[in-house]
Order: sequence, then C-alpha cells, then structure tokens
Amino acid sequence: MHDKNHSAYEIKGMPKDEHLSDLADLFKMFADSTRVKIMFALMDNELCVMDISGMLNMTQSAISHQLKILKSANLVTNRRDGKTIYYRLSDDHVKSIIAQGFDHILE
Amino acid sequence: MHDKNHSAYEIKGMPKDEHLSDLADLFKMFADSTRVKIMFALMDNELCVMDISGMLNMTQSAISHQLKILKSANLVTNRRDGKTIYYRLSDDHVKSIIAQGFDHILE
DNA sequence: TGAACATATGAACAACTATTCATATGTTGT
DNA sequence: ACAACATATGAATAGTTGTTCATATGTTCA
Repeated sequence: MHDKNHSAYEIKGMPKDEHLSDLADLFKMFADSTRVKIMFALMDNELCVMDISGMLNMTQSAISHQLKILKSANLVTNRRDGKTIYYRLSDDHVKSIIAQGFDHILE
Repeated sequence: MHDKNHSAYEIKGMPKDEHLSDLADLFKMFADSTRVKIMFALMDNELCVMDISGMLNMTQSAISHQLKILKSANLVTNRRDGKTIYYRLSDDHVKSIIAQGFDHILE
C-alpha cells in the first residue's frame, strides 16, 4: 500500500537539500579514479606533484588540476618546501571513506 | 620496462587499476544528489517509483532512470507486487557509506 | 478485450568534467 | 639577473551524464 498524501516534509530523517547536495559533492571527489589514486598514494606519505605524476604515469598538469579540486574540497592540504610543494590528506575521514568503499566492493 | 601501465603497479599498497576504477564507479553512485535522495528515502522502507517520484518532486521517468542505474550497481533491488514495483536497498553498506559521508560533512 | 495504471526505455539535448597544450608564476642557486 | 626547476592556470576539446519527451512494456480489473 502506498499513501498518496505524502509530502517531502513528512519524510522522516530526510536531510535538507543543501546537505544532500554537499554529500553528493563530497562523493564526487571520490568518483574519479585519478583522484582516488591520488588519495590512495597520499595515505602513507606526503608527496609532491611530480611524485604523484610519476606514480600514476600522468602529466604534471593533470595531477595539479586534480589536486586543486581536492584541495578546494578540503580533502588535501599542502606545504611548500623550496620549489617543491608537498601534499597530504587533511584528515582521516578520507582513509575511512575509501576503506568503506573497498569493503563494499570486496564482498 | 617502460610499459605505460606498469609504473602504477609498482606503488606499494596501491590496488590494481581495475579495483580503483570499481571504487570510483561505486562512489559515482553517491555523487548525484538525486540518487542520494533516493537511497536516503529507501533507508527506512521499501518504496515504489511513484512514491519516490512524489517525495522528491521529480518525474517518474527521471526516478526510473536513476533506479535502473542504482540497480545495475547492485545498490538496490526490487520486487513486483501487481502493477507496482517496490525498491529497497540491497544491503547495509549503502547506509554506512552515506553515514560516513555525513560524518565528514558535519564537522 | 480494452481501459487505466505503474514502470521502463530510447533518443535528444544541455550541462558538466577530465585531460591536454601552452604558458605563467614562484623558487633556488650561480 | 638568469637559467633551471616545480607547480599552477586558462582555454579548448572530447567524453560523460542527468533530465525530458514520447512511447513501449507489463499488470489488473471490468
């Protein structure tokens, strides 16, 4: 049976559109394999752009663009040391989100 | 070897490209606010297409297309009861992935 | 069988996105 | 100041994706 008089406001526990949009935006960051690879690479150590570029066998520009996107989402931060800029994950949520994703895949 | 795909596999602890692609594909499912809303709506009860369509104030077609995508990713399943087809989440990973995402946002 | 209902589907279009290429910015050592 | 290096950035492009519209499939009941 279904109730035709349901309105959006009657949905229990449904967060506001704004929050659901933010949630989707967060997952967008993990929805590209290049970005996932970058985050995976940053799990253990901080790395500079050329390190990542070499590891993933992709151009410096492509990596730099993606790092900018990840930084704008506050998933990575960086520090400058001379000419080199080292990137690292900003917090442990990144690790746990990726780990949880793998849990789902490897079952 | 200077095989283009070889270098990525030399990274310690870096899963294979195929798995990282699967991971990104999984997160793609959560990277659209319509799909997140649908999954959220299915957290408590199973619902038919028109229920969801009404809740989200979107066309039946749009919801049906997205449900097909979610089903192809094995995130939802369905059962037919007469004319109506009820959808539900296929497992609890969906809930925990969304919950983890919210943890990150609400801090 | 036919009408009403519930859902699925294909094509088309607009919006978005990741990469490439060329170039700019910023840093170090000479 | 200049050359070499490391990274950032803007524009262009190709590929992807979500929604709409029209229509098809499948089910129930009279």
